[in-house]
Amino acid sequence: MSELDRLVIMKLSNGVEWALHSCVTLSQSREPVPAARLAELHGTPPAYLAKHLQALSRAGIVRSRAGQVGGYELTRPAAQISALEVVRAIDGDGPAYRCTEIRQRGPLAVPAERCERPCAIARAMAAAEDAWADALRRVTIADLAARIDADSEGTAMAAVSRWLAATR
Amino acid sequence: MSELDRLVIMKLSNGVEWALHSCVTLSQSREPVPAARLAELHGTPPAYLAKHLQALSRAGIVRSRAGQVGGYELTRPAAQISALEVVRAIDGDGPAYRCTEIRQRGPLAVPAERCERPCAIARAMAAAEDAWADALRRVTIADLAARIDADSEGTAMAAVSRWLAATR
DNA sequence: TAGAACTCGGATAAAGACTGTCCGAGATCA
DNA sequence: TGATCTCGGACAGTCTTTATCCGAGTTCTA
Repeated sequence: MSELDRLVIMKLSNGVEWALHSCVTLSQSREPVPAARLAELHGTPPAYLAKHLQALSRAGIVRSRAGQVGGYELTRPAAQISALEVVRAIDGDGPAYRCTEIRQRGPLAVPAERCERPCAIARAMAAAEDAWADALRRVTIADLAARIDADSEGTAMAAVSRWLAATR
Repeated sequence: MSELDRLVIMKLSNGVEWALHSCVTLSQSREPVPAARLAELHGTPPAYLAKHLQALSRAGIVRSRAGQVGGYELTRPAAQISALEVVRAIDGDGPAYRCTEIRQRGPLAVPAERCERPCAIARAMAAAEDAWADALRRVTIADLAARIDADSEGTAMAAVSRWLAATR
């Protein structure tokens, strides 16, 4: 691992990237897509990607179908799925900053009855995370698909649809 | 570990909380405060807190003084130190989301020469992190100290100053 | 000026999380 | 009814985080 990567500590699971790309891909298919197909398209370990897709399934973002024509498909239109939902499904929906209430410890401990409100530090950290969540809440899978398509001058999504149809 | 903590994945190092509280405490002292004293006040493991204080020292937020009257002190007025600086010093200054360029892999790989711009997904994630950072950049250590003092009806910071002076 | 005590700093182990993989249960189609 | 394909949860390896210790340097005191 490079020295530059070492500086990255508040890290999101790598699976977040795979899950977002998978959702964009699924938005281009009307039929279920097997996990192995998604893994091949994205160049990721098949079994590990399947694990993350299971998390999306538990979160109600995708639906799984078993059997010969099975696979994963979105449960809702892509315009109704926010990036925040996907990130939280993979990476957990709890706050990144956890206040352990150290103000209630030590020689100057504050009595519990005066700690109804969260600590001022916890409030500031929570406000920052709210800003982060709001930014992701405003972006939908449909938005991401449209932007990726625009970056490729309108060829990327069509190519995905073709590939999915051709390899089934 | 409780089941609730398991849902928290995009986590910040626990030391972020200690570092922020330590900076607030240091803002109330004109003389250096030893790491062991800070650990006692906050009820944290002394050796581990010292490790985080070293990170603050490397980041130029605090200055260390060795010897009998040594300890840590802020290098600047608390109003000139943002919460973001402290968080980045402890938790790393890199982005939480790392794009591994999976668009350049697989059967539909995009040629490298057409990937000058970051992926649309990476752009969305970066925008969210910028919003998070901006929120923390606007809060200074002096702001946090003032809010904590207000929460205690103006008694907390005075108590800290008294305790620091009495135990030296 | 020499000694002693106190401080920081980096190097050193243990625990937990993420990464990666496998095989069994269930469902669909022929 | 059988065979094939799929998902789903259970099973190790590696890495980061947590926690701790002792040595190097500095300051005060005698």
